[in-house]
Amino acid sequence: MSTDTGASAEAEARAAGAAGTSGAAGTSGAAGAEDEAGAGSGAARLQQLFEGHRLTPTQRRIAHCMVRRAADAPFLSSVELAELAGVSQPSVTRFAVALGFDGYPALRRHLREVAPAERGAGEDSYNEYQQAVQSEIDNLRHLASLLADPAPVVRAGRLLAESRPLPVLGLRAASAQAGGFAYFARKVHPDVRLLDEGGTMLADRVDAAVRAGATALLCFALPRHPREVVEGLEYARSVGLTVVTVADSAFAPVARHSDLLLPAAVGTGLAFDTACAPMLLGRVLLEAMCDALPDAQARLEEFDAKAAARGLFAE
Amino acid sequence: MSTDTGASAEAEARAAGAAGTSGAAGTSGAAGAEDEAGAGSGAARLQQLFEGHRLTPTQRRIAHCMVRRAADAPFLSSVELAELAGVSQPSVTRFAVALGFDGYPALRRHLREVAPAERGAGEDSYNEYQQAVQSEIDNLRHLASLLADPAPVVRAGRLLAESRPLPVLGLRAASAQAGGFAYFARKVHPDVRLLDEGGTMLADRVDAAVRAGATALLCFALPRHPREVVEGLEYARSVGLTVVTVADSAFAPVARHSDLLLPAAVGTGLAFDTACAPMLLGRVLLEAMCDALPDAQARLEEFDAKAAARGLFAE
DNA sequence: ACGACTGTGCATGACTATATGCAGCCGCGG
DNA sequence: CCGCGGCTGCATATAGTCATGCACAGTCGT
Repeated sequence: MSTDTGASAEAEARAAGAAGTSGAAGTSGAAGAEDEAGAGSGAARLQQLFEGHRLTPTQRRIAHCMVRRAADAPFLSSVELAELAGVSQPSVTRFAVALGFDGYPALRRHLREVAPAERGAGEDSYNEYQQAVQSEIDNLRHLASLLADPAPVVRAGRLLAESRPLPVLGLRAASAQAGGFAYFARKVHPDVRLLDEGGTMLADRVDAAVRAGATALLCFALPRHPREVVEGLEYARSVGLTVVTVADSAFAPVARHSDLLLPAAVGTGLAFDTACAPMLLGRVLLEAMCDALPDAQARLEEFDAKAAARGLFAE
Repeated sequence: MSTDTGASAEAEARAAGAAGTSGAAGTSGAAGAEDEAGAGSGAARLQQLFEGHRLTPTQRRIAHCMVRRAADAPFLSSVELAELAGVSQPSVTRFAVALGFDGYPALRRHLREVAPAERGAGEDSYNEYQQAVQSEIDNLRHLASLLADPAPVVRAGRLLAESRPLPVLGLRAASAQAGGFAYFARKVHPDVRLLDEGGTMLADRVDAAVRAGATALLCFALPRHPREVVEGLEYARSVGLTVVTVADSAFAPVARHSDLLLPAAVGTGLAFDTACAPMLLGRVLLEAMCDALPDAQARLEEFDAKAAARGLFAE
């Protein structure tokens, strides 16, 4: 270890030196590649922090390691950082002190406070409406990250495409979502049945769909979750339907009665909930369903032709 | 429980087993696509972790908090996570245990081992669905910038609030938007009339609304713009209604027949249009309308009280 | 209305992470 | 050759974090 220490410290010194000289160019370049969760700009900040301090080889090694793992650095313990940098834990503490902090926790706190400042720069300058939009953007971001794995959506699309007829359930606030889905779904699926009314008729309609051959049911479940929806799903499953649910959260009351639950958060910044993410997820589901329906494209083209012939649309 | 290295493998095995068998409620189905680089970003993995476990309200709060701050979560201490989630520190420990881990450090360790795939995986390799979401995020950003000046929205809100009754027009693809708006609007406005069917009845209904005292009409106009909508608006203005329109563009065919046009772009990344921004703008409009209705708050509270009395909503 | 139960926060002991004293290693100058 | 000063890791005292027993509040089913 000790023999290795000297040699590799030397190597690190050279590496750090190179990074230092190219610091200017590297900084501006990173500022451009903003999206990497504060990593780029955070690294730039780090470089600035280190500049002007005469650091020992071990400390340069720590600094270099922090730059490399800029995203994690604000959350690492001194022991972890030491291991990643291949130095002892006390060296990390001394490094923090050398930079002018009261200790390692102070350095870490500083990093945490500086990095996020760039992420949500001045959210308080937005007005009420803009904040609501902003929070919906966050919801969509979250949805995008969930869609990194499209398998659940693809599976849901197949389930829905195979069901003839396809019942689509949405009550109260969610009925608009269900309606929107059903409107488009009808253009590619031969038999979509919109279930947007509760009461005793709901079970009747579920029964009718099953008798007609339905195998799956799509449910839009948004807060505040009507009891009827929970009961409706319970019934639907009891008669053999596979339930695919788009809900505002994986913990919604409908979760227990769903075979496949796709979560999409609602926005609560305004007097009434905004359901951008659920709607978008509905369309994504629709897309997946189209992919599972061989004649979807043909049906769409047929509709376009007829619409044009009838002069249905302006423009 | 103190030893976190040896026991964690066991804990993970149990957690994975639980998630797999639960099958009931799962975004999972990723069993096969598991190897895919960065499969299921951190947030998605988190969701999978939580599913299949019956969580208490406090634990759900913790779970939500972790999902929201998925990037930081793997590095937060139990105290910090507790503060962010607004719960006590022991609750965090119990949460970890409830998920099948041997303690909070085991949970955090698990998160760290799973998460890094996401960071490295290039963010530019969005799949088809994610790209659609991304373009809707852009649309919302644009909407946010438009809302920097809330004057048009406020004016529209006043116009709509003053109209008794308030006709809301939306045909075909837009009928879901109109329906969603009408559903919520009815909770604060005494007489909302949904005009979601075209044909000759449309003019009849506009006439009826005017006779009943309507002074304004709200129209949702999305592509592809049905001729009927254009004609309907033309007629509405001819009988004296002030037309407020939410449209996908300032140059939509309905623009000529609108007194106040609020633009909100639609997403075209999928087979069918996504109307996040128009929907959100509708809710913003609703908010503005509430602000212009003095007794809106009272009506909402009254509804809440009645809903609670009737046990209308679950949870 | 009452008891049983679940869920929650507070208080505290066990434990991990951080800071500091100490000794060995290296390079340099006498 | 020796002594010296700076740098580093080891050992340990201290501070902060985690886990658990306990009491209280809310909910449900008698």
